[in-house]
Amino acid sequence: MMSNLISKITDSEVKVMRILWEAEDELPLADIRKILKQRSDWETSTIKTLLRRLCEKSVVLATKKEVFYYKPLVSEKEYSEYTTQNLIDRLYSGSAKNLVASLLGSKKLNSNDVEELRKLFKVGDDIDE
Amino acid sequence: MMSNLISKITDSEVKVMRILWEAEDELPLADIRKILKQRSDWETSTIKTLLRRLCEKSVVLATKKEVFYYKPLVSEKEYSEYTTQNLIDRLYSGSAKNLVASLLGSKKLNSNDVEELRKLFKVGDDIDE
DNA sequence: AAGGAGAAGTTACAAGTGTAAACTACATAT
DNA sequence: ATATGTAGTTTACACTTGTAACTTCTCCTT
Repeated sequence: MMSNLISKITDSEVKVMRILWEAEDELPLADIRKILKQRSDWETSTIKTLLRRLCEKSVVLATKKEVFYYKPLVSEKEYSEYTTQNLIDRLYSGSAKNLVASLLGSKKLNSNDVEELRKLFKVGDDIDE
Repeated sequence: MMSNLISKITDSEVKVMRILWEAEDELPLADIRKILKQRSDWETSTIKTLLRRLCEKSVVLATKKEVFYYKPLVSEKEYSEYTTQNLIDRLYSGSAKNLVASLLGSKKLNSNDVEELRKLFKVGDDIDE
């Protein structure tokens, strides 16, 4: 669910989403601006344009109080999982296993990783069986 | 190496790259056109535009013979690995282990996958140590 | 010779994206 | 009452991407 919307979040827009994801609660423009000023050199108008587009795409909700408050309608987890599945479909024939095998092949997982994951695998197995 | 170039290959362009990746040798437009006609409803001019852009980005080389022959300068493996690393950097704090852990969490790896990967892990370990 | 087909090169054009200014309205400080 | 700052709204503008037509040249066919 939400899939079609998620896919349309652009790179610049993701930077704004990160702020919203990090916050426990909805944020007013002023706060977003303050945080973003440290991570980018965007003008305020740019930030407002991005928020507007995110609202148009229905991935952020703006609620009017004394001032508008912005809240994500798509969680970081949903976004990450959707994007990852998308990569798996496009580059690994839809198989997560293929992806992991490739990570092993290209040494992006080292012995320590493997050891830790092995434990996780065990837990996964327990639940599955 | 090539990183900056790879990142700029667009979705439509990738479809053309796939043809070139599948071929063992460089291909003339006619062949590319023939294969692509079965997978898309692109006009010939569209295919030519995409090939031109790929050449401009230096990810494809066109060699003049009786007619131009096209050859990829970036392999599918390079492309997949670059794109995957990019995802890992953007969504998993640069840690492939995080990505795999997330796949486990979202049940995108099942018991069978785990079993097969466990064997691969073993091989990886043997090489590493 | 005339006409058609495909190759190469040039131009087009709408939608999306990154980035931002301009304008309007209101509140707060002087 | 006036100037300044900030929120909200509208408009801009270049670049990229998806998709394709138009033009020119050459070769092959009738």
